[in-house]
Amino acid sequence: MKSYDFGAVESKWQKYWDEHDTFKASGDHSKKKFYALVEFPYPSGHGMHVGHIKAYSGLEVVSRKRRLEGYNVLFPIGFDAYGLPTENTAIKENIHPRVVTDRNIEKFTGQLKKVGFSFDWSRVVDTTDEGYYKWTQWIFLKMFENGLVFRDKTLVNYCPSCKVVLSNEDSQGGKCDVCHSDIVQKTKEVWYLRITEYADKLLQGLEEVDYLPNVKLQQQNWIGKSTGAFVNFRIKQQDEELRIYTTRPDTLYGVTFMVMAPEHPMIQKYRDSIANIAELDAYKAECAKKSEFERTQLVKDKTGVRIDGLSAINPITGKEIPIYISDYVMMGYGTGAIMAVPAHDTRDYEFAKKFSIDIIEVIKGGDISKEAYTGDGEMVNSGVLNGITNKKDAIARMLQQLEELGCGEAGVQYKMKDWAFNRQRYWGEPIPLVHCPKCGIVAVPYEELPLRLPPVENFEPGTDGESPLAKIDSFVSCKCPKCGGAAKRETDTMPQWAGSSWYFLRYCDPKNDKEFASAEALKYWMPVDWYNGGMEHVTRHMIYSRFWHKFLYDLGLVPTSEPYAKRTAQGLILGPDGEKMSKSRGNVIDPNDVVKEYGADVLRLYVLFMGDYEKAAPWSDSSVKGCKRFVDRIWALQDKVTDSMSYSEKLTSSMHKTIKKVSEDIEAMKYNTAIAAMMTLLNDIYDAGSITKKEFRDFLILLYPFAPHISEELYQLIGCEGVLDEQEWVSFDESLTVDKTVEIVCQINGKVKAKLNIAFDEDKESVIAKAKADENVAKLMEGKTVVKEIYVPNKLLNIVVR
RNA sequence: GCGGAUAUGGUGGAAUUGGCAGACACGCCAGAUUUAGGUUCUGGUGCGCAAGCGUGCAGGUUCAAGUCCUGUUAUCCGCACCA
Repeated sequence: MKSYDFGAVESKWQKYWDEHDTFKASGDHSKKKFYALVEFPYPSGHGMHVGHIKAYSGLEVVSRKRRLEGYNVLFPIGFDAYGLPTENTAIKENIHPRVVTDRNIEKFTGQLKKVGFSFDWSRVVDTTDEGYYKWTQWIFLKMFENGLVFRDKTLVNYCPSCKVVLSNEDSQGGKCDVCHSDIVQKTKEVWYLRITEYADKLLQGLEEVDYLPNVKLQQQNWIGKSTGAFVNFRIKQQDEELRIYTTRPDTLYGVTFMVMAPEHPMIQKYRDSIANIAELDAYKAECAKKSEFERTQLVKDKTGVRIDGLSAINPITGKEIPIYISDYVMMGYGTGAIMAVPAHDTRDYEFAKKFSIDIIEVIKGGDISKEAYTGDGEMVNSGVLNGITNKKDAIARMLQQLEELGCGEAGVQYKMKDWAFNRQRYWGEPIPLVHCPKCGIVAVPYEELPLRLPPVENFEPGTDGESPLAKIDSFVSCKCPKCGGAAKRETDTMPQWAGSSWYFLRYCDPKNDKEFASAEALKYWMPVDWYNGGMEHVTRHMIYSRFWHKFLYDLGLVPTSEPYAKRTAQGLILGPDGEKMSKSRGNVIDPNDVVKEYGADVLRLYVLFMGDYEKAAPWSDSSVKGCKRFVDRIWALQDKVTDSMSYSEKLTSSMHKTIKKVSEDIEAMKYNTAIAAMMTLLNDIYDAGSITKKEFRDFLILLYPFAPHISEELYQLIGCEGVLDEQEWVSFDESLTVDKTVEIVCQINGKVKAKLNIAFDEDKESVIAKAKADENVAKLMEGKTVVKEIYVPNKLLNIVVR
């Protein structure tokens, strides 16, 4: 036996799979299907990361198993290739982003193939391909047609370094997601997708899908539904009402002031009757200068200005109350104004303390001289609510009161905001809209799609955050599709999230040039049976894509209301130092090095063996060697094979146990214990000294999803027929997974005192007799009374004595 | 601040209807093979000389607790002035 030449064996089988289209999903739609989806990578210039390997290896194992179980498996891959890093490389190296993208895709493809993933390479999608983004634009136009696209002038998150407008999601913590510079607020005309219209559907849809609990929870928090009430407060000096949203209408008797966001339109409307308007304007200007980051850092220190000239009347008590402006109230949530109840809200409490405003207790239970009391309790100082002892009843009673008085009603609010859907960048899908001086915003006709990106010399954005496309006159100037007059094209492009919002649909029918995918293909393949990816995409990408999918569903263009039936997430691979891998720390592991040194099978085994698939785990070079040893020991088994085509007596129960364990663990994503079980079996085989051909064959089938190259090679070497991918997954016999005799534990008062060998399922009396015959046990029972005898079949006997 | 998760040998981690804590692997120790190193093979390896003690910490329930209950600490993740 020669030592294992993994390099030669792995390229041999990779070539075989390529030439035989082994993993091509079948067009035969009568077979049962399985659609496994992994998040397609952004093809960066750095090549693949070990994190990609772990992310794909999970469903890779499941996909290979499913094929052996007789499923028609769709396990596709593609490239989410629009985006800033590519454009930045293009600017830096002065090459076209198309060239950079093609170069990176080629690199990724080579690397993915070297790991031997069983992707269907005939269905690769590239979001920057004309044949693909034509349909991204098409879906966008459908949204436009259905009123889900709108333009609005608002404060946006602007990154001065990247010179782009960012969504809230891309600027979390006041930092740019791409370059980590501080974000500033800027007024701009931007395009929005009305995702909030789908907030409730997105929330309710979660009830019908099988996502990890924390995935669901994060999406729920993101959507952020809250129930409460809208209440209208009359303005004393004007014929006007100030509308507010509150989740605590039960505390209405405790309102001692109101707060508006500095940008609230009412201030502009009545500026002439506000005595201190200059002061308010100054405060507003100061707030606009603060970055999101500063705003959140200064939480404790409340600022604000009282409006001199406007005051409100509490509709329930009739009392006059002052109105302030403060930046702790946001224009973007609720109505941009609140009723403040300092006794029972910590923020209002801080504000009231600072501005010496009255604090009126309406719920008993706390000490409002020290802090706000936000708990439950008996209502006091609250008119009709007095005596009610819990929040729920108090709210119900107050809602009734508000309706009777006609000054408010129950209402619902969402934290989720509409999706800012444009970037001032070159490398993205052009937004297919035209600005016509006569007709306004006009859609590019469907038959003119794709609206191609024009060739450009300079990809740098303009200094004021204008798209590079704005400088291309031949692109900008056009005729209005409606009136034929001179018009200008929209020059912004779509954000990177656009292409990934529907790619799973394109995989079903990737070459179709008549539709984004045929109804027939969609009906067969959708929904995705199992989607795996990173936790970082759970709120943005997943909510966006669910939104697009639900929209298409409402148009009758996709067969299911939810795109993903099941969603799981892998844990990060940390550097050997236990820190997150990053170039600056110098703790990055390159998967190519591992493939070169140990082979693809070892890499695949290790990323799955290193720990719980869903948890983060640090990389360990020496543990990789453990997997290498495992592979080499399997290779050495070829010298221990006997001709028998049945199981040997020695290994029968080991075989059945392992088949059961591996089969079940794969389904539960417990890849680490599945591999451990195969290692245990291998140790048993070494103990037994030999392995039958039948046993070896079945072992190789179990190993195949994890380490397909060596499995195929050995399968051939021991003279089995065909190739592994055409075999059936192995089954087990439950009754053969148990041993004939088992060792059980004998406890006295809960402490282990002896071990007994008994027959499987031996009866209680017989076991107790055996236990009492044990020297040690007999000694300990001498002169004691037996209180209780507890027997857990085949596990344990506990004798309680006194 | 709110929400969620996690805590087990020298290390990564096993163990879910409560039933032998430490599977499997790494590392380490000893031996064999080898000119040596590496590889490979065999045996050992939670702590403690011991009685015993051991799953972040303090209690509790139980014949029996890593697992259930109460409290507490630390770390990580998500959201964050959301009214």
